[in-house]
Amino acid sequence: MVATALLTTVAERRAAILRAVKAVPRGAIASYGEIALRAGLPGRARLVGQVLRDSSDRRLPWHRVTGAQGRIAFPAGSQLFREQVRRLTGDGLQVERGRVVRSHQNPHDIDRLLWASRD
DNA sequence: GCGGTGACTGACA
DNA sequence: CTGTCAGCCACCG
Repeated sequence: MVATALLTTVAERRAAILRAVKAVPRGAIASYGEIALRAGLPGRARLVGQVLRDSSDRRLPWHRVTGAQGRIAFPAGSQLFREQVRRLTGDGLQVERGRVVRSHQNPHDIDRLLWASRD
């Protein structure tokens, strides 16, 4: 039996990651590391980035995935950077200096940074 | 097998 | 705030 108890194959890991990304609701964001954690792959943040880069799924809300501090991972001004900002804005989020900021009402939540759904 | 390269991250200086 | 570094893992030459 090739299968093992945990996520072993590339396909399984990828599926788990994509699943986690799709689970992020509109108006919320999650860091690469958070997604990895949700996918059952703690510490595999870079893997998340790779999967997203390789994925061509238009349905994927990849724009809701940011750096651990709410930072957009692309070079400021780049095509993808602007694309992500546009989408996040469309989700009702506020982006300043390449970083997602909370609504003016709860400025303190910035410390938490991640508003990914939990449960 | 080895070393470089990231859509990463937390710790430090 | 910026920059460096050590972990991290899949992929590529």
